[in-house]
Amino acid sequence: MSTDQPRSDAAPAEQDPTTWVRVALDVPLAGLFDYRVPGRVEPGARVIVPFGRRELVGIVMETPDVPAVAAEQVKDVIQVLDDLPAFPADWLKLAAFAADYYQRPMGEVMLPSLPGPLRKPASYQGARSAGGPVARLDARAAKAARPRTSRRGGKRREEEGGEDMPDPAVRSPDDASAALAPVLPQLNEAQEAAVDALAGLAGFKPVLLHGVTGSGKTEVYLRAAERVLKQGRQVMLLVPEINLTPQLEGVFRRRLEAIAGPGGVAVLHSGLADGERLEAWLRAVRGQARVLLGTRLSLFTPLPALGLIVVDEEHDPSYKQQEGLRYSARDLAIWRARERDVPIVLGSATPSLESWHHAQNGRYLLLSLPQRALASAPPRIRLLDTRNQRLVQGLAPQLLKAVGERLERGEQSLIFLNRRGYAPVLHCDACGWVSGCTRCSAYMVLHRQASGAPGGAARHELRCHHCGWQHRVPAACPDCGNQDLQPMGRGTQRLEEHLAEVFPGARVARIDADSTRRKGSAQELFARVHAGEIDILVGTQMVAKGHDFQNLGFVGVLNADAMLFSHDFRAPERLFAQLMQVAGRAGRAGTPAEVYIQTGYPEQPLYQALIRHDYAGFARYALRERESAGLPPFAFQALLTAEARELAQAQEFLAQARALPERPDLAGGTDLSQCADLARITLYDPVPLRVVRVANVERAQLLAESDSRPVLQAFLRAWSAALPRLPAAARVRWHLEVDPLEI
DNA sequence: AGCACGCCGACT
DNA sequence: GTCGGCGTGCTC
Repeated sequence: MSTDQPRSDAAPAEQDPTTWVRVALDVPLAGLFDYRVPGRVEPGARVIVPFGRRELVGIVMETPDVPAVAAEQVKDVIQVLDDLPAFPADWLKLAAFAADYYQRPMGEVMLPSLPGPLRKPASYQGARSAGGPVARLDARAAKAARPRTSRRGGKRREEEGGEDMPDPAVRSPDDASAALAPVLPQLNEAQEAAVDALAGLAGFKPVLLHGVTGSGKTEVYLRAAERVLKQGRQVMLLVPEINLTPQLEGVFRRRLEAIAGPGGVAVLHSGLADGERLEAWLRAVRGQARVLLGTRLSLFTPLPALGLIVVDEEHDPSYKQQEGLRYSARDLAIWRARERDVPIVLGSATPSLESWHHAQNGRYLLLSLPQRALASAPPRIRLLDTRNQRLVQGLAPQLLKAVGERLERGEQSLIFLNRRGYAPVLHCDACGWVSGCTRCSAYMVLHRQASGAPGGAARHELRCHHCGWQHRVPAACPDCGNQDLQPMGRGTQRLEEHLAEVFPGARVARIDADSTRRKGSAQELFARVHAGEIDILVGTQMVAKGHDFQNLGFVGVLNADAMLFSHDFRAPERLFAQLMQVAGRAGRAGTPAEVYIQTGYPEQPLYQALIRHDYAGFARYALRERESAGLPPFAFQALLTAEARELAQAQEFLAQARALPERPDLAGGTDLSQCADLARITLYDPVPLRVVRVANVERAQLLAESDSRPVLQAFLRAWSAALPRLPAAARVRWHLEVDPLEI
């Protein structure tokens, strides 16, 4: 973290009893801010400081001898927060690395990673603050622990049931059984080998655990975690989306609380209320929780005794944060493991090509689980060539026939369609009008309203998936007055409707972002599927994650080709992963299931690899393509995106950013050639985004690339420092994303 | 990012 | 006559 040189005319420190502190604040301004404080304050301590007309919580990074600005500009710290010990040095180092790597100020990394109450001055101010949120929580916990001696029976029982302090571990119905030694599942040979290999690791080593769906990766994580817990150390276990994987959470709690004790597993995700999040975070930070299970935001939790990191489904794009600090929790987890000198396990059935590449060239240790742990056969995958057949409502006859057969046999079917709504667009046959969004350069999607009676005359509306705008379906074409407007294409709602018509006796359900909007409704729907109350399930990618369906005999995939020819070079990788995952939902315990994929391009290598269940083959082919095209992991990228009311303003900013290496005068004489090897940097032409306008904001972007990560990093440091000084910068909002996933 | 200041259009 | 639009300037 670079700061300005101290001013030589500042007062000599030895004559002044005050200490200067250099503080990181959550503001989008490069650098740190100096304050005055009586007495000593350690780096890592939190303080409340005045900033402009407001007050902010900040973190002390340094205690310089002399302030970086004139002493009279320096204000006094309002309060030193001592409810927690100062953050440890390794945590500050992690934040410093992330700030430098992703080109954001330190404060923007550290403060948003803390539970809300710890970064709000208001939670420490006022008569009712009672010494801050930590003190309040501790006081309540102490009170909850005491009543056994101080209160009478009846009253006490009620208190315990009413639980002031959320503690899911104590609440767990499995609490009693957790005390008993669980019967461990038998490992197969490959699992045994993987567990042994992990047990043999000492110190930092990234391990890629490649295991097909159902091969028992979870059991390998558990064994490795148990080992580390028995050494008295902590385990950090990252998962993509915890809300969708309650099964996984249950398994981890049961197994690991047997060793870590009740309350020894803390769970963190963005769905928690402030208090719950603070409580779980505190337990982990204090070492009371020995296992931290959570989503990407858990990565930044200080852990005093970290002994192992596991990143499950490491290929999942949700490890990448898409706003604010655009970090990859998986990549930072690897850095953190190296810094703490502990092993890290990356698990996936379809690893990211980056991780696979590292495993192939030996930087990561590759462990494979080639077979399903349970004796069931993998699903049989077939391609349905749609080129020379008549589709009815987008469905091939063989697919419908397969669903019908499963229905007769009492087995469930899943139809996967990654497009929600009723139809992607409404269209006028007479004049060619289509339902465009007035605020976005995108179509408005036809949706059946939630209130629409099932089976009856459902009401529809138009919704923009980009800006959220919605309005009624026009009674007639706005351009020509034609009253017969037609839905074009189909989404999950229309598919659900059609399947219910074709199979009148079948119980059809739909799982997508619309049908699961209400809290807990996803759980409910999944439970109904598990209970056998559903015959045909229609779903988007939501159904692909985590849930195993025991009685699922058939999976049909529609519209996969849309992703095959996407503009994004990572689309095939994501498609392969998604299709493997969807196929893996089927027939995990019983008879071999069948998977039909409708495609107009059955000869595509991606599909050919898929029917062979051949991830390695797909990866080999995909990596060859990446290498010949000079794409990641053979190149390193950063993406500069600009937004403005007019596209031209965004383009102008990007044009100036692109010209900066040859035109140091544009940003007041920043000579980038001094900072980086410009010959190894490629700046591409600025291009409008595929959906240019969203909510009346127009966007364009510029790709920066290098064959060397350090060269790119050096360039980005100088470039991002100069960008705010470009003449066009005042008229746009912009952000720089390092290692972008989507281009 | 906030938050304030500052200078021009449609409304109680 | 004011409320309020968003340009632009600053924050140790």
